[in-house]
Amino acid sequence: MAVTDTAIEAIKQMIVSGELRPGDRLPRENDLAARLGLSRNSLREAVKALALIRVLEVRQGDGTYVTSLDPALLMETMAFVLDLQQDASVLEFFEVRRILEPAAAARAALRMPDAEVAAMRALLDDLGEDPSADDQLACDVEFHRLIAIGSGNRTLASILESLRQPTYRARIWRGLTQTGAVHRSLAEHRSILDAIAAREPEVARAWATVHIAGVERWLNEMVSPEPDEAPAALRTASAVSRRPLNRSIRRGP
Amino acid sequence: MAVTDTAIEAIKQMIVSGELRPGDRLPRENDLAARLGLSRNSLREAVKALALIRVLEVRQGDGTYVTSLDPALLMETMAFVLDLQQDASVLEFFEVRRILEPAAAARAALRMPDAEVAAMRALLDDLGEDPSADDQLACDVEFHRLIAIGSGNRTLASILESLRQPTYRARIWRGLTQTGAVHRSLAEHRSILDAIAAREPEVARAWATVHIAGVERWLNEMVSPEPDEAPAALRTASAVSRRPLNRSIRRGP
DNA sequence: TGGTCCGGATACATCGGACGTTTCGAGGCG
DNA sequence: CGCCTCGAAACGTCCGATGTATCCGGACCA
Repeated sequence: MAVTDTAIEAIKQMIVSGELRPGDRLPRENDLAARLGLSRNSLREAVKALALIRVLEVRQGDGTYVTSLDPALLMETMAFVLDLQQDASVLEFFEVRRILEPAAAARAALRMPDAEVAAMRALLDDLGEDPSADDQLACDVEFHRLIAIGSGNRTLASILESLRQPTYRARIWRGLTQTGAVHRSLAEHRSILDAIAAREPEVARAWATVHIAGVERWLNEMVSPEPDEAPAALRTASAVSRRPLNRSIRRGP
Repeated sequence: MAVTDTAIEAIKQMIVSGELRPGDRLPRENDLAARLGLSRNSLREAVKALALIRVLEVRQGDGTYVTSLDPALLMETMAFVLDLQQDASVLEFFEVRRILEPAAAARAALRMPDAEVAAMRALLDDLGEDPSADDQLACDVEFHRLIAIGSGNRTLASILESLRQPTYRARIWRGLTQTGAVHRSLAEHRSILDAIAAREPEVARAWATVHIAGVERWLNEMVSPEPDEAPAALRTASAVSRRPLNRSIRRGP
């Protein structure tokens, strides 16, 4: 195995074995390189790779640290990876979403605190009567995100977050707004939230299923009938603004 | 943004924009570094990071290529990331599995080819009467993997594959074998397969739910009653043998 | 003609060192 | 006591050189 790969594995093992714990600082690049028996350049490649997948966090002028290793944090890597998917995969993602979103909604009905439910209600109310497409999109993203978090399972929330991103990409959303499907979508949001507020997991699950299936069906109709034109409508990759994968992770106050 | 991060983003954009397609070869390190306006060292850090998450594949003496970008391939990254999770997360993973495995089984009942069903039957039969613990484990892994693939959704299969790994790690499996739970587990496998063979998605879903819930409940009992001892039983991280993340990906014949 | 072997060209792998930039904290100063 | 300055520490970037694996074309032989 190549020297750099050895270093990646070695650092991983230092974490798995408990020698390095979340938040711990790694030895200086020079020292660690010497300890692992390789050059600083090669070690830096390993560190950079682990930083990309959020296992390490590098702070210039300070040092290199092990991140919290929180499932949500590490799952961000998935978002990066999913960004690169061909559009044909979007249907696959949607199918998985159709499995997970209803399950998340059902769990949220059981576990989401009342305060959170009220906050979500406010989120929907704040949108007003005739919101802009951008506002609708932002609200939709936030709505699904909060429900996923409300499930009480960070891993589930992170996976859903990752799968959702490609959906909002491209002209999918624009197509939805144009066909007026978004308006119905917002009504369904209220129904889902009502079910959660009423602590009715099965009702929440049903509405969530209806909600996702609606978009999925629209997507299928876009792809199937006009195989020459529709796929092009999904090709653009101007991702909705989101944090860059390499954003800095600052320490808390 | 740092130079290396710029390079990562630039390469990603080259792929997203279609300038680089799966299987394409990147320019030489020297040329690409010049084009992006950075040193070869810095570029190599970017390439190494993208290689770790399976977006690029580097072949010494040959060149650097864009991988197939197959969902299954990219999702392998998740396995690497999940390896680093604390044991407390295992319960979260299990909950997601409890959602996805039954869904996969139900879809397999609708989509898995008859030949595949027969192959799975052979897999179970080959195990014999009194198999060793290792054989049981291998069979269990393969069984769930084939069902996930049988769902016809590579993304779903990959996510399940990733979530399954931590489960087989540590002494979880040993604990199961000792309590005799494995024997019941094998019987449940047959029930799931029977339902798939009968093309009964709801029955398959039900058996899969029972199957996963059984292990999950056992796990909960391990963790809850004896908070001092049980967690230690989950701590070891001797992963079941699997391909290293950095394995070489050779071209086909 | 066809197959094998060999060597050069190519491209990645690794190294060592040098210098820039950022951060942090110890002291000095008001 | 609080603010400011400055230097040490640590990462960021670059350069040039050498090692190593791969590929390919030409020479050689049956």
